[in-house]
Amino acid sequence: MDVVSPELNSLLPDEIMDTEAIEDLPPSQPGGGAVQSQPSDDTPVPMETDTPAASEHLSLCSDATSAEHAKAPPTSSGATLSISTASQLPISISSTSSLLTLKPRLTPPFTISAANHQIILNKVASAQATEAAKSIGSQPQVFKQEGQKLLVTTIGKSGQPIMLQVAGGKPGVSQTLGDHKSQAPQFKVVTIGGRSELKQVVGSAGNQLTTLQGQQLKAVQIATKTPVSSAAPIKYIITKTVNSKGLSPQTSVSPVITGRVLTQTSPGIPSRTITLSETLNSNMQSISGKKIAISPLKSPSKVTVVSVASPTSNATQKSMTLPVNVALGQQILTVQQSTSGSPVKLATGQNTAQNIKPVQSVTMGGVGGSQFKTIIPLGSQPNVQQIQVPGSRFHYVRLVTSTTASSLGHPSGPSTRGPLLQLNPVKQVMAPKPLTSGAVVTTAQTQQRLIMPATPLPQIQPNFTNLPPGTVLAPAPGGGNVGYAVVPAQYVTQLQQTPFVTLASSSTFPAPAGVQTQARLPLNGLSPAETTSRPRKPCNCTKSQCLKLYCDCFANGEFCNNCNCNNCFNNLEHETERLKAIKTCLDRNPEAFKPKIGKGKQGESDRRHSKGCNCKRSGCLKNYCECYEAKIMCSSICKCIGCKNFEESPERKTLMHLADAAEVRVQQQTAAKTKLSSQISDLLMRTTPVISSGGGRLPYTFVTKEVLEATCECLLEQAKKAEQTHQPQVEAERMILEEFGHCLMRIINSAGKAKADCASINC
DNA sequence: GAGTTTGAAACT
DNA sequence: CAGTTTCAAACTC
Repeated sequence: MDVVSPELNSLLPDEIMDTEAIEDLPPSQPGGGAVQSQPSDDTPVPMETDTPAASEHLSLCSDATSAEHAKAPPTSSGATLSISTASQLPISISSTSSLLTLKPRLTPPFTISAANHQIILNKVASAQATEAAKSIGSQPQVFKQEGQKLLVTTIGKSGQPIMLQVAGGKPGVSQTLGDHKSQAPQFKVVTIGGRSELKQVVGSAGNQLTTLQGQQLKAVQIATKTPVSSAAPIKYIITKTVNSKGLSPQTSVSPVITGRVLTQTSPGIPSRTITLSETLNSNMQSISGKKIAISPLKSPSKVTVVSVASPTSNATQKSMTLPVNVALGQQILTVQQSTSGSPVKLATGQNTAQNIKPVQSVTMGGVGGSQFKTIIPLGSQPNVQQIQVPGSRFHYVRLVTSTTASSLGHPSGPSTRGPLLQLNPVKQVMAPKPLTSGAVVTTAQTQQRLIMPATPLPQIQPNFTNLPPGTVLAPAPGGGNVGYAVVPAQYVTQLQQTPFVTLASSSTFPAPAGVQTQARLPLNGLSPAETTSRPRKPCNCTKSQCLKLYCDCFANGEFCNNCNCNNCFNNLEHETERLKAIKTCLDRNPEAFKPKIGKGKQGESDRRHSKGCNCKRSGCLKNYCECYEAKIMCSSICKCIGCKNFEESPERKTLMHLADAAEVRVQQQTAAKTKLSSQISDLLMRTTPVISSGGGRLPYTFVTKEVLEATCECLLEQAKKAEQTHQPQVEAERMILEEFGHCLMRIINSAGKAKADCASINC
């Protein structure tokens, strides 16, 4: 079973699934005191469906003798890395955006296999790793995570690192993370969104193991293009980095694994492996003697940790220990799924897990470092999983009522949606938490699953980006109560202002200062900044119930808010009708909710109407025309009659000139009035003492040089206005005199007010 | 603010 | 696909 099916990656919007970053990985840099993997060749980076040609093994041991391990027989063309350490600390893998760092704190044998951009944590399958562990005087510690896959996903913009910390059980207890032949535990770190910044490859050049001794920190970056040959049951699949800022390998916190979206390694596919020796961390709360800590330290990004069971593995209770040192602004969703319905337990690092509302959020993205707090309550629909995608104004939510793990273990059943990324019934939601805080993990012991469709959704749209807000799919046949709900980000903000949200937010997790900045897709060709800076007009629908595309709110994928509509159904209270309407619209036009203004063909304007207008009487020079309204010219696909909205159109030029002139006039008048007001106020402030002392100045006393200048500017502006509008001289004079009168009135009123204020003060 | 015009959306 | 109707925004007075 794939940890994350290829369909899942393909399904995710481009904004959050940047697969190019893999290929952007430069060749590794040899030397440098850090472990380096074999520089990748020009071979395209294999994706999930690709098959590497060779394998690369990296072993991280805790002893200098691990150099022998480093000399372990590498695969035909694989590079083997070894990082050893003598400390008995949890396995910590850290990385900046450009550096995958394996902190040498691992004593038990531990294998990380990285294949196809995957770092696979394996039990030490090789004797070298065991020997290396013995050489440091510690018993081999092996994780045993059969039947589980850990998926760590951070979705966001570039530069946000993933902090992954793997802690073993009690010291002296061997744990097996997996086996090359058992398709058991798989850990996948997926960073969605942004570009991978894995550029520097630190590892042993020439397919050699490198032992790092005496170093507090080891840096390893897997060459993504190096062929390998090993199927790794346990995989740390590292995807592109979300954010590289603020993360230093020298930090005392857990190291980080950063990478990019990696593809599932098929059985038999060569893979690079890293063998780690690790010591179990007794400080970690464990279940079944297995602990996994994932710590996105100092990363503004949000990390989703998903443990997905392998269908072929035995079902065992697993535990995940999440570190409490989650940086502010981070959000972690940890979901673990076991096979065959075996329960999964999650434990917080301080045994203070709290049950929270059955809400779960997956945050994708971190635009500009801004963080989203997307824990939202959906009172009417408690089983809501929220995903906020950067660049999209929608929150994709799928509602899942958990039945049995076995049913979820067969996502390819009758459902037409195909494989799903499924989360186990036990959810763990972590809100942003300061590093110094205590327990931060809140566990919702509800039978809920976050399911992300791994395949296109033929019922609605083949792509998330096409999903309209509020989309809910009918439950898959035999799949239980499964559905989708896509909630506009705007509405999430509204929800976050509700008492319910306050309750959820006031739990263990302090809400970030800035709750949320909505990321939106370009709306009608406008940049998000443009769309956000300009408040949406309230609709006035009366007959459409705001459930047809006549309604701009509905068409833009937003709930009506502060509108003037009547009988509005475009809200959560009428979610059923709304979803039905959405489906109807999509049935009629699959791209109904896509922006109408998009990029045109090459050579044409950057922005053009996707369908073109059909104007007949407006000449495409009024806002009736969608092209003109969007401030773009009509294109060849328009079917308008008598179009005057083209580049050389004199009417258009005149119109644009007039519009510009009017805008300039407005700006000038506004500036002049503002200046006059400020000057008057300033004068009043300066003359107040005189008034207070003198006991009464006449208003003309306030006509100072500054006031005169400002008044003259206003009069000149009025004269210009009269001239531009071709007013006759008499009318122009009248306008100027009127303006002069206004100025005088302002002066007099201000003076009188100042005098009155002064008198009141004196009293 | 009421009425008219306009063109997209919806419908047939 | 074309013609018609419905609808809400844009526009005019």
